[in-house]
Amino acid sequence: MATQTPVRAKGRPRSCLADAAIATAALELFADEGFERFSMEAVATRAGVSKATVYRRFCGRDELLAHAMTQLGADVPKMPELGDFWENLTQFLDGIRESAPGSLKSRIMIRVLGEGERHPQLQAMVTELVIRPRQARVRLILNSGIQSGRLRPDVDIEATIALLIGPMVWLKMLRLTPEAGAATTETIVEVLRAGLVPASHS
Amino acid sequence: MATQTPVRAKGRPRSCLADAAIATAALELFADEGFERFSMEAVATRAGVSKATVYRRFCGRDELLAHAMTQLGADVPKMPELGDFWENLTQFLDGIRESAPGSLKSRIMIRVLGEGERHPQLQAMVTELVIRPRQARVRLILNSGIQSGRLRPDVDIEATIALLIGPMVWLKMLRLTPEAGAATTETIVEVLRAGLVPASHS
DNA sequence: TAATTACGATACGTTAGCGTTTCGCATTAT
DNA sequence: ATAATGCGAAACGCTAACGTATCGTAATTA
Repeated sequence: MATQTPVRAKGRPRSCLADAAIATAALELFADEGFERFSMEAVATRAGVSKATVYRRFCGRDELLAHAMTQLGADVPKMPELGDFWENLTQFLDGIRESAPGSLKSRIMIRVLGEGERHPQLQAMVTELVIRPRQARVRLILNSGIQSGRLRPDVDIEATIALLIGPMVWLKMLRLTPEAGAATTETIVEVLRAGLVPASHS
Repeated sequence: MATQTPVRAKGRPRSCLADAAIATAALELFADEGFERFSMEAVATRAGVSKATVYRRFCGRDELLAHAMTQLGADVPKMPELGDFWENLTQFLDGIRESAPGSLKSRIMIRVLGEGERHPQLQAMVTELVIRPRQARVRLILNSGIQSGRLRPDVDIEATIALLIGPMVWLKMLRLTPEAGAATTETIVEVLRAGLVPASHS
């Protein structure tokens, strides 16, 4: 190997600012406008670069979209591991519920779900990058809860995962009517923890 | 009043077959193709009628779409009222989870949610017609459960609603990976009923 | 029968977005 | 300096869909 950068192109190097601008513009555009309005031209305009700059990097919209989606998997909510089991669970779920109800990732997820039947490989990619890691993380947390005796060992894991993630997704969608999504993550975990049957029946 | 039909047009009456064909075509098209591809022309083609026939009934795509959405609220899952409280609840939730995971209403709901920020009045309409009636129905069921003593009277109603509806929506979305949505409605209700804490801690 | 309206088919001009290409200038290696 | 590549700007032709209008035929009332 002759140089530190094995293959160093001769001409003017590509602007890494343009790289970043295109990547973020692609994600935001898809979240804001949806699959249909996602086009090379729209991405270029939003990124503040020329169309030629985009086409030099990606052959077409599918390639660009796929590249943008790979940036979604980065930040899986981390596992706290210290503190009470229930606190950890609540904290993790809050991480899924995430910032504003209309966060970038949330909006992208909804778009993908809507377009899923028409573009199964896009859906598969997002499933693999976003949904699966979070499912696995919940599974880990639940298993640790069982081992530490905080959780019923005979509980149905898959059903519990649905009971934990489902409401988060649902409440995220209920940005519709603000007062309807008033239920906090804490109260949800608390209800699920104690169950629905009266204490006298236990 | 002169006649039984107060205003009887003179010429050829409008075909009620065309009415129905347009209405169903509009719903299916929106579910299949999404908001962007929803157009007067596409609806006419799918309905098997000419564009003129559609334009004679609706001024534009917004009017047509709004009319189509009003047909969604019709069949709220009925309240069984006979049988065990938990059986009723399970049955009702199965009704929400609904037939095939890709039912017409499900797909429309996802589309609306995705396009919600861009078209808030469409979202508001569907919220009013589909979501709210089901929320209210769950509320009724839960209150009846409290009155009959099957349900903890101090339970947080809003959190419980999220815990019931959320997983149904979530599992509906998990048509992605068939094995992942294996959790049945029964097991979900069972877990929620008994709670997550070990019996020894209750 | 005459008048009136609905229907299917089709054609029209307009608009918007697409992917592509070209141009002059900027930036880098040799 | 020279060659090579990236960049923004702009123009290209193409396609698809839009809303509208026209036509002959069908159905209904007066």
